[in-house]
Amino acid sequence: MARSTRPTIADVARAAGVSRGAVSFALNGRPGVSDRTRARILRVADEMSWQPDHRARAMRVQRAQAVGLVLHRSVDTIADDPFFASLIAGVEQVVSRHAWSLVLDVVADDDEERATYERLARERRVDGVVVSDVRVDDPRIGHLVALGLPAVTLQRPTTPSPFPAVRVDDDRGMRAAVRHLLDLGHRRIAHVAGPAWLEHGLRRRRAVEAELAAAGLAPHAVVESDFTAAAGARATAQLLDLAEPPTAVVHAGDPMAVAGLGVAHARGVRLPEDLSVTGFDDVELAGHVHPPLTTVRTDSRAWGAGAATALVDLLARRAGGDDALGGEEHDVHLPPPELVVRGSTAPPGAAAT
Amino acid sequence: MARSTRPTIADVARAAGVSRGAVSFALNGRPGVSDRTRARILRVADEMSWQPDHRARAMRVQRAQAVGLVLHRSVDTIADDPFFASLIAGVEQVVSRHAWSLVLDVVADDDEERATYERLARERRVDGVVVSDVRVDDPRIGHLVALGLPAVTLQRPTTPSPFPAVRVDDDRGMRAAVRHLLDLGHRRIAHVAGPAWLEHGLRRRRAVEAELAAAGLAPHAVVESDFTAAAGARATAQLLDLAEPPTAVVHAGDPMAVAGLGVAHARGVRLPEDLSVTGFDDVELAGHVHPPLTTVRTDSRAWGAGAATALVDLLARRAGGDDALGGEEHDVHLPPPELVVRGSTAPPGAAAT
DNA sequence: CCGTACGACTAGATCGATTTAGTACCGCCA
DNA sequence: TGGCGGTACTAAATCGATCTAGTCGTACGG
Repeated sequence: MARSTRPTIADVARAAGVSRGAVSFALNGRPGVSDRTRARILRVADEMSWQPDHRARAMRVQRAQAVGLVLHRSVDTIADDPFFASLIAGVEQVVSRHAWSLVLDVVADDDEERATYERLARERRVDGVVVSDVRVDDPRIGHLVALGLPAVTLQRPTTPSPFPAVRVDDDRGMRAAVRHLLDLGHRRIAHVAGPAWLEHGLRRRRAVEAELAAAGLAPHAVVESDFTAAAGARATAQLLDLAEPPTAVVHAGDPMAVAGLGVAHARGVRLPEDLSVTGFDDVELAGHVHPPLTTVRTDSRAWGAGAATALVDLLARRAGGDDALGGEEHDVHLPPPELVVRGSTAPPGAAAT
Repeated sequence: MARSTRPTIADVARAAGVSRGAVSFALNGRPGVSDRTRARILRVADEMSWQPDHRARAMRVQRAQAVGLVLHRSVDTIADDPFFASLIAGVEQVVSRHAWSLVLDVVADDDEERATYERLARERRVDGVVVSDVRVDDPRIGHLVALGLPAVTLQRPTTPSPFPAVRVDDDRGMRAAVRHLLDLGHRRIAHVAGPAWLEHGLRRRRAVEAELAAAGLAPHAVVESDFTAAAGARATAQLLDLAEPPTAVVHAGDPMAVAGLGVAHARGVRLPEDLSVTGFDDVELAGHVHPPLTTVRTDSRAWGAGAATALVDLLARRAGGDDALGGEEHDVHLPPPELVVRGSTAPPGAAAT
C-alpha cells in the first residue's frame, strides 16, 4: 500500500497543481476557476478517489447534513409495529437523495427522550428532527423550540406548534370503515382504540364516534388499548364477554385487529358471519390472514418521505438565511387513506358461504 | 435572548478563567488540572449548558463516534420484516449507551449499496458498520476490506471473513422444530425456505434437511420463497395442490407461516388436524393468530445488541492502536433459539378438539 | 543553595475542509 | 500609456475542539 492515510484536499490540490481553495471552488461548482481547470481538478479528484471529509466540511459549514428520528417505544414493542420500518424507509429514501444521513435513536422513557434531544441539539449531530407519535399536549414541541432544533411533526398537533407538519386525513379512512359497517347493516359497533394520550389514537376514536353519531348511534363499546397484538387480543376478549357483544369491531391498528380475529376464532365465533372486524394500516399480513382483513390502507413510507421532504426544505430555507420555522403554511398534505374491503366484514348474521 | 450563538469551549474557558486546554482536560478526565479546578470548570460548563460540539471533536480525534447499518431491502418489503425493527433497537441500545450514534441507510439494489458503503467510508460518517442479511459469497466483505471500513457480520459467513461475527446457532431451533414434528408422528414434512442466496435462508434449509436425514427421511417438498407473507401464501397453496400434500410445513419465517395458516384456512383445511405449521422468529402476532403458531423464538434485539457490542469493542481496540480487524476469536456467541410449542402443531390426522 | 523533577497550567499547532481578502494578469478603451 | 474591470487564481483566516510543547512555581534531595 502506497500511503495508509486517505487523501485530503491538499493532496488533490498538489496533484492538480492548484491551491486548496481552487479545489473547493471546483468541487462546489462556484465561480473562480476556469472550466478547463475545473475539469482537470475534478478528474484528479476522481482519480485519487477523493471525497471531502464529511466531518471537516460539517464543521466548517456548521451543518451536520443529517436529520434525527427519535423513536419512543419500549424496545420490546417496537418490533411489532410495522409502521416504523416503513416510516424509516421513507425518511431515508428522501434524506439519502440529498446525500444527507439519518441518525436514529430509540428511547424507552421520557427522561431518556429529553436527554437524547438535548444531546442531538447540543452536540449538533443533526440539523433537525422528525417527531412521530405526536402526543396530546406534546412536551417535545416546546422543548425543541427551546433547544433551537428545527423539526417536522407527523400530523399537526392540536396544540400550537411552530413547526411544519405532514398531514394525512386519516379520519376519512376511519370514517369510511365505520360507514362500510353501517352500510352492511351493523348497529352494534365497538371500537378498540389506541391510547388516548397519543394524538392519532384519540383522533381515530373521535372519527369513529363522529361517523356513528352522524347515523344517530354511539359506539357499542370502546376499549382503550395500546396498538399491540396482545392488547388487541385482550380487548376483543373483553368485548365478546359483554352480555350483548358487538356485531362488528373497528380497530385502530392492524396487529390488534389480527389478534382480534385470532381470539374470535379460538372462541368458535364464526367470521365474518358472527363478527365483522376492521383494521387500520394494511400491513402486508392483513391480506393473508383468514378471513383476509378489511382495513384502511395507509402509506407510512409516504409519511416518512413527506416528513423528510418538509424537513429538508425547512433546513434549506434556514440555510438561506430565513430564520422562521415554517409553520402551518409549509405543511405537506398527503392523499387520504382508502378503505380496502376484504373478507373480514359482512352483514351481521350473514349466512355462511 | 442574550446570545444567539451557542457557547464554545472558549466561552467556558473564559468564564472559568482558564485556558481552553484546561477545559478539555477537565472534561475528558485527564491529568493536567487540579481537582479543585476541574470541579470548577465542570460546574461552569454545566451552568452554561455546554457540551463539546460533536463535529469539531469528531474532526480532531478522527472518529465519527457513529456506526452504520445498511439495509438492503426493497423499500416495499422492509415494513413486513419485524426482524429489522428489533435489530435496529438492539444496535441502538448499545450504541447510545456509549454516546455514539446509529446512521441508517436503506438501499434498494447492489449498486446503491456499494455506493452507500463508499460514501460512508470516504466521507467518514461512521467508524464501522453492521452487516446483516449475509449473502452467500457476500461481495460486501471484500468491498469493506478494500475500503478499510471495519465491520461486524450477523452470523459468520461460510466464506472467509476477517471481521468478527455475532453468532447464533439457529440451526438448533430449526432442527428442534423438525424433531417436534417427527415426534408428533409426521413423515410428510415440507419446508418453505428463504432465498438460497441468503446465508440464513440456506442454513435453515440445510438444518431441516439434516434433521430429516437423521430420521432417514427427506423433505416431502421444498419451496423456495422470499420471507414475505405473499410468497408464503403462494408456497403453501403450491404445497396443498400436490397430489399428496404434506401433513406438516416448516417455514423459515413467521410471516410466511402466518400467511400459510391463512391459505390453509381459506381452503377449509382443518388446523392443526390436517396440517401442522411452524414458523421462525416468534413475532408478537405469532401467539395471537388462530391457531397460535408453534415457532422458534429468536431474540433479534439481542442480535443487534451483540453486533453493536462487537463493533464497539473492535473499534476500541483499533483506537487503542491495534490494527487487526479481530476475526473469529472475537466472535460473540448468543444463546440458541428455542422452540415455542403452541396450537398450530398436532399429530397428523389428530381428532378435532 | 543548586539542580531537577513534577504538578498545573497556557500558548499555539492541528484536524480538513470552506471562505474571505487579496494579487496577478489580461484586454480594452480613452 | 494609464486606468479600469473582470477573470483566475492564491494565501491565510476560520470553524471548535484536542493534543503537544513549553512555562512557571514549588518542593525535595543532596
